[in-house]
Amino acid sequence: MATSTVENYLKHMLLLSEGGEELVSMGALAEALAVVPGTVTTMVKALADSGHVEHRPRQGVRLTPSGRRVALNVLRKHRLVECFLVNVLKMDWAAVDTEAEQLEHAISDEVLDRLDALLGHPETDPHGDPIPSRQGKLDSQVYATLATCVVEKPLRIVRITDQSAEFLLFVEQNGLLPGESVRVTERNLASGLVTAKKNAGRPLALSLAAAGKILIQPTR
Amino acid sequence: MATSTVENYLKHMLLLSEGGEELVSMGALAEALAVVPGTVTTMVKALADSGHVEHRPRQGVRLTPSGRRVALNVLRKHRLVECFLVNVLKMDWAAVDTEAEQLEHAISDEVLDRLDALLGHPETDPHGDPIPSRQGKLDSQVYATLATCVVEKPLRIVRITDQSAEFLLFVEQNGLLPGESVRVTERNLASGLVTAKKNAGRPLALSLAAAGKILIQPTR
DNA sequence: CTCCTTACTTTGATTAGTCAAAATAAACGT
DNA sequence: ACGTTTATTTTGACTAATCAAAGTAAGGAG
Repeated sequence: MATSTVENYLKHMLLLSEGGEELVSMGALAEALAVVPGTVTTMVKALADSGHVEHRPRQGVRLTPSGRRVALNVLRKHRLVECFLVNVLKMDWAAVDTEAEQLEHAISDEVLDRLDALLGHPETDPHGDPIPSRQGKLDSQVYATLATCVVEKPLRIVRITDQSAEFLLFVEQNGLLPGESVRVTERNLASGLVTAKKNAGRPLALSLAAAGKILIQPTR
Repeated sequence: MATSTVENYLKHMLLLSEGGEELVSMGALAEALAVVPGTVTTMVKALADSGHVEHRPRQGVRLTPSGRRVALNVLRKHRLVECFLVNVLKMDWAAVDTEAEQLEHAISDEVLDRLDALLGHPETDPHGDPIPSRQGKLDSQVYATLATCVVEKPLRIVRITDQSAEFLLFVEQNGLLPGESVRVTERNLASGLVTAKKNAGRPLALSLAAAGKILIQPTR
């Protein structure tokens, strides 16, 4: 059995390569895991020995099929637990990421399956993040964001890619939850400001950086 | 925050002293935790330094109020999680102890409270073990067992004190679950055999050791 | 009272995961 | 091509938790 440290390394590698097959840099991994780079080098070499990753010294690291399998299972646990916490226990969606961080390493595959059934096999978690299937399929569709979409076209919010409590709180308080309809009324590259408007609401200004974390789909 | 190893040491000390205030022996603790005695001595000294236990060298160890508080909280998590797994996820009651062993260290007090509410504030887990209250009250009533009760009087089973999957499976297959009514028809100290009978059932023979793990209450 | 058994403690070593800081390699600008 | 910056790797040390095995204390049995 992989320790929860190992599970975390693999999970973050998966998140940092988001579907693509590119190498993940040691620095990015260190940042994500909140450890110093030297620690990552050491761990990655151990992970390479156990066959979970392929290490290209001084270039980066990539999951092997076996590492990817473990990572997807952890991610599935994380996101299904988030669903459970929000939908069943009615917890605040801004708090559940931290909780799921712990629980993802403690729940068995048996419990996972039953949780999945209880929740009705959801496809995304409360933030819109896709849940890997039991067979390890992960929806890797690339969405536009409020920072990149066409102006004045009707949109539906599908996903929030920043799990920090502050950002999620901001999103919630301005009604930008997944499923909501909006349109971008203005985008000014020079000032770095995006203005969005809900159907019958007042305009809301947000930075390009913030807008880029809100994934959308054109409403057809 | 206490590590999950520390939580386990404290939890097992609580279980081994079962309500009473007696010293727990190093050997018993080592046995319960599946580590060698030397390891226990080392850990107990560390636990004493952090104020969770009082260590009497060569005699034993006892929880301080602070250690007891932590232990009760862990036990509450363990037993509420068992309730959840059996009542909500419909898991096999013989399997949930192992699962809860992991989860008890991963769930936050916030999740604990919501789980408690979801389950309707149960007083015992599926094996009949009492659940400590949020304030740290633990029902320490002493019950008779099938090995000690009076013969031919009607009884109700209240609790099974052996959480091993084999024993629980045996109990389940013979309908000796908490809540069921039985009576002891015969007890033979010489052969070490107890014969029990459910209302409308055939007599069932079990050893004194097994009978002693089934706690009962006279039906008034 | 002495010996023996048994439980407990000590000592030295090991593993997983980490950090600080020094060493190295690659990339980059001039 | 040269020196500088930046990312990565190495080295040595540390903490938590563990074991094996040697040492020690306490409580009987005779």
